Amino acid sequence: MQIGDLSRNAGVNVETIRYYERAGVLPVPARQGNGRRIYGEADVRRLGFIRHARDLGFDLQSVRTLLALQEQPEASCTDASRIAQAQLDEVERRLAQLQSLRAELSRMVAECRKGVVAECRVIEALNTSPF
Amino acid sequence: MQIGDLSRNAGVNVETIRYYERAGVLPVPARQGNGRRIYGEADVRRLGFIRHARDLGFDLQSVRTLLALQEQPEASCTDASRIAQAQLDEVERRLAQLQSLRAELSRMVAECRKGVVAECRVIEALNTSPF
DNA sequence: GCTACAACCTGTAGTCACTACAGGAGCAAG
DNA sequence: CTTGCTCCTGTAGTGACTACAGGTTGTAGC
Repeated sequence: MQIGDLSRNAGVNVETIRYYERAGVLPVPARQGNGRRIYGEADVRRLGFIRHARDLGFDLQSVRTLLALQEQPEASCTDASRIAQAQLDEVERRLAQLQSLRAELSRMVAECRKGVVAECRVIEALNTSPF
Repeated sequence: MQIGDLSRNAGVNVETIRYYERAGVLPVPARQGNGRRIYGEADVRRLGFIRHARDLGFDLQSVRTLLALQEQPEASCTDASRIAQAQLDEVERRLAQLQSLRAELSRMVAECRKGVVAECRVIEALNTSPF
């Protein structure tokens, strides 16, 4: 499998695959005689793992740790659990923040009478300290 | 007022103030004889406006537009309203996404029995396609 | 006047996770 | 043999900052 096939199979951009190699989350692959990268099924699975973790908001450092853990099936999964819990905490923090943003934004939009800027609640709200 | 005072009054990093000047969201200030920037109360208010908008998730391009609008009190505020509505849509999109992330993460964490990696639901969940 | 030391200046580079491009090589089909 | 696709490396760009290096200026204490 060359990089284009891996890209299609895993649904990940070719440039991103090369980036992941540089970033050390994908192993350096073997090369064909012409210098082209060769991949196997394991790489498709690994990319799936990476994309799923990234979609859940884990950064590449966490992905590296999770991948390393995955390769030690007999190790304790305390680390994996801790990383996931930290991510969950972060997601809940962002959720709370976004909910208050939504409240403020929808108030701003609802109160705008589409008149002139001088009376616009959107602009006025931005001029008001959030504290 | 020099840049350090503005920084303290507005609660914005000195480096960020200079960055905002380069980015064109803060006007180029007058200088003292020694080359230091001079600011006034209007700059404190403008920085407050910028920070509030940034905290609501508006990008600097939107902030530039909102600031330009703010300075034309007799213009129609349709643009301001449209920008705020777009931002509200974006916030709701991100909220929905984060809520499904939270669901998946909390399932992962809840099902982890803190045993070995081979049986870890966190790792297993990441190995499972989200589709 | 001398010596610290803080605050300021400019300009550049680093961050994160990609994305995009330039400029070139290799390969297959028509 | 030409067209067009895929691949290669290396570099630069994105957004919104943040962090430095290396220099000047201002102020306070002695």
